[in-house]
Amino acid sequence: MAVTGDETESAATGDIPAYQLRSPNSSLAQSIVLAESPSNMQSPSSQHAEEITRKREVRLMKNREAARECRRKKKEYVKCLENRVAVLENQNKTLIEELKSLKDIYCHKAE
DNA sequence: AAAACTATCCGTCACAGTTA
DNA sequence: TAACTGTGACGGATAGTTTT
Repeated sequence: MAVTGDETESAATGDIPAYQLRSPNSSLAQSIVLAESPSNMQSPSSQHAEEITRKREVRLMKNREAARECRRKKKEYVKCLENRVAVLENQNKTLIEELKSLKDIYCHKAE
């Protein structure tokens, strides 16, 4: 398993952008509730936290879409390769047949 | 019928590569 | 060089299939 470095450790060292950090309660519903609460009567620090949460949600949403698109493209690519394999197999079969009949013709001439 | 196995899909994370 | 994007890897959920 190559992936899965310790997130908490990296976070402590500041390697990860703030919006990628896991919030204590990272469920989507909770985040949306947070994002929708009025911001004008909040302390600067909670506004900042809210901004981080919002950025994280945006990032997750974009990445979700990106992953879908990436998988769609990959499937298409595999389908193309499979089609190409089928075409080449047919060509190969045809060429083998052609070679066989040319050999036949050549053998009969040689007699 | 239920448990065990397999295949497929999805969301997320981490990271390399790209862009402004 | 910070922000963004594309993608491999992982783990959970669900559905379908096989085994007991």
